[in-house]
Amino acid sequence: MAGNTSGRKSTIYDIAKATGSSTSTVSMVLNGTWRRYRIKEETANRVLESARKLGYHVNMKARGLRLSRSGLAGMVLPHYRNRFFAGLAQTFEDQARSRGLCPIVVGTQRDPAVEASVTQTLLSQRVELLFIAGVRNPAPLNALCAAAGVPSINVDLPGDGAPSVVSDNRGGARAITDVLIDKLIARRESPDELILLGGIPGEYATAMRIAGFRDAFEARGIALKADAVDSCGYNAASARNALALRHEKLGRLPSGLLMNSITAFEGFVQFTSTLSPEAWRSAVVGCFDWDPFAAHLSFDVTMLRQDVQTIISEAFALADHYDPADRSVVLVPTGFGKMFEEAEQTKEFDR
Amino acid sequence: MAGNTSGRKSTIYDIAKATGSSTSTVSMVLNGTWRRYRIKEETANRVLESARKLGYHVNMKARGLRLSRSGLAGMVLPHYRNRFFAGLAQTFEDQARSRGLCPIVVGTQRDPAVEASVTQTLLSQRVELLFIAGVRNPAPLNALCAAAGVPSINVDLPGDGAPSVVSDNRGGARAITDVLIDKLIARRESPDELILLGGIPGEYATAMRIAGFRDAFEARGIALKADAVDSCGYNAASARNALALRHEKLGRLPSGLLMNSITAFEGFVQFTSTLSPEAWRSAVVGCFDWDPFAAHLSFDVTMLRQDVQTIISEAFALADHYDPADRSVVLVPTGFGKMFEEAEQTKEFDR
DNA sequence: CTGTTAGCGCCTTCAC
DNA sequence: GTGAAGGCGCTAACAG
Repeated sequence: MAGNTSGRKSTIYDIAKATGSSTSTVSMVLNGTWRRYRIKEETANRVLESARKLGYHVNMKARGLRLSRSGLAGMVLPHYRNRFFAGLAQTFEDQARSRGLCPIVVGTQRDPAVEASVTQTLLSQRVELLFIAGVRNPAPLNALCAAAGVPSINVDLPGDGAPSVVSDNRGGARAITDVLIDKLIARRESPDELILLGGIPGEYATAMRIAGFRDAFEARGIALKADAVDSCGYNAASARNALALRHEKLGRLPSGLLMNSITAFEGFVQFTSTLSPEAWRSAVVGCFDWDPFAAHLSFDVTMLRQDVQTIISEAFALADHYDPADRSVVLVPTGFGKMFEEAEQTKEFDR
Repeated sequence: MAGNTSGRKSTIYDIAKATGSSTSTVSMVLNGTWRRYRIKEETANRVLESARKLGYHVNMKARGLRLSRSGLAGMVLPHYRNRFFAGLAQTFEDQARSRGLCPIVVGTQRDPAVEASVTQTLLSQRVELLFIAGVRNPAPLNALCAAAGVPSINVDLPGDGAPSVVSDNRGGARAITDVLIDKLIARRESPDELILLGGIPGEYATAMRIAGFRDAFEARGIALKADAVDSCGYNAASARNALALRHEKLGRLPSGLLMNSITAFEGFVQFTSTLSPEAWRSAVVGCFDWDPFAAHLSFDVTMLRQDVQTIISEAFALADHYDPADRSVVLVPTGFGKMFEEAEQTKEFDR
């Protein structure tokens, strides 16, 4: 097997000794800048060959120390449990790699203490930029980065300590509400029975989505019922309970439902699975976010999908022209169903 | 706001100058080892205060260079799109952090070229250990790590270049097949109509699962039909097509199905959603892997769940007592349904 | 109790 | 064309 047997990693000194050249020659060759220094091709080849044989890898710690560039790009996000965050992570990795950076993404479980300590760690590793995704109050993290002179960008949830790029929740809500209202009308059902379920009062995404929901009704001059919006929380259990209450009061499922998150939608599925198929197949359902299983349920379900590609591109663009004083918020449009599916391609071996 | 205004990160020299002490004093204080060196508490406080004011963070690059310890733990995995890999990533991060390491996990999309280059990058960053998950042929990656003197552990898919920890696919298949056969018998249906759908002939996990599937039948003395096992591939489309063929030939759905992956199960859901509920509600279904939506579908579905906690713990244990010559394979038992759910807890704000 | 110093591995400038 | 030398920020002896 190739490689040194000593267990110690090989350095440019080892290569220099092995090839009888000097460390600077080795360095130049390994960096591809040797042509500029008119180093003999033969020498270069000898060095390259030796490096391969010794199983040499640049020590980014040393290079980074010297060049004060770590080659690391960081991203913190709550978790990988839904397609949106999984897609963000994936896209971030791809784009970071294509820029020659090593992506390093960390899940924080939405724990502010973890968020802070992870940020510190990433800063210690000297990441060259940091994307902060899905953090409710990113300001302290932005401050940390600012103090270290590292560009930080807020993603998905805006903050006032750095520029942000977020999905156009309001526009998306407006669009999906329009679709659902049209469907209800086509079925000769009353649009004002449509309810928006899930989310947290006062929370940014919820507020935006409620606004978009209202926009759609206002544009048609339809009055919203008092209980049309129920911000019962994001998680499955709360949505399930809220739905059970509605079901009991109404004696049946509402004819139209817009679920405020994939987890709320989970609660919806959990509840309806206790009902008979006839009882729920007729409901018109919409959901913020997308999931492959949910998309194929036997409902008439419309799913809003976020454009992770554009979100990440915009974030990198912001980082490129980083201005510490910039507080702009970039809005990225959403789409329906299978849009933005490129990233979902599966290989033959994927399971 | 705290922090230097120069944009340059502050160093221990800055602190030393600011506090009128020497770099070693600062270093000791910052490392918490100052008590041992009997440094005056007052001095220590002065240093700490100054560090805070200057927005100082250790430069792990420099410390790593000096100590030849990077504080980085690496993991490569195919993607985050299913709960198993997402759970592996999450658990890895948690355990790495609790060991004082900075987790750095990278998705490779199952592309061998990406796998290799990512490994090189991680090695360059001087990760202290590398977990290689879901890689079909980890041998080259193991070789790379070995050459660099970095412990590597294969996870999920074993390899002969390093120790491995994998789920007990055969035992799990045996157990879930038993459950399904019992259910069929309880419904007075013939167990030999149970089929195993999905996977790739010759691939490790598929082979193990087929063996377990056979074990269950053999133990009961039931003969397996010739077409009981259909390794039609892992992805949703192939499973959907294979199922459509069966459906056409049989004139109905098979009474029992064991899907070889969550993606194959996706194909199953896609196909059955085109059928009437009566046509599929009676089927007895099983699946390797778990998903929150799939778990609440209106099927009688039994899902096998992998124990990511134990898998990662075992992998760390292997890394702790790393022996380059070790080629052992640790088998981790699987469980059903909601087992191992601790990691799935969602917070109020989770969406 | 605290300061001085010698590298960790690499890159770059400047002589030769 | 190539070698020597300095220094990136930090730590651990070793002197005081």
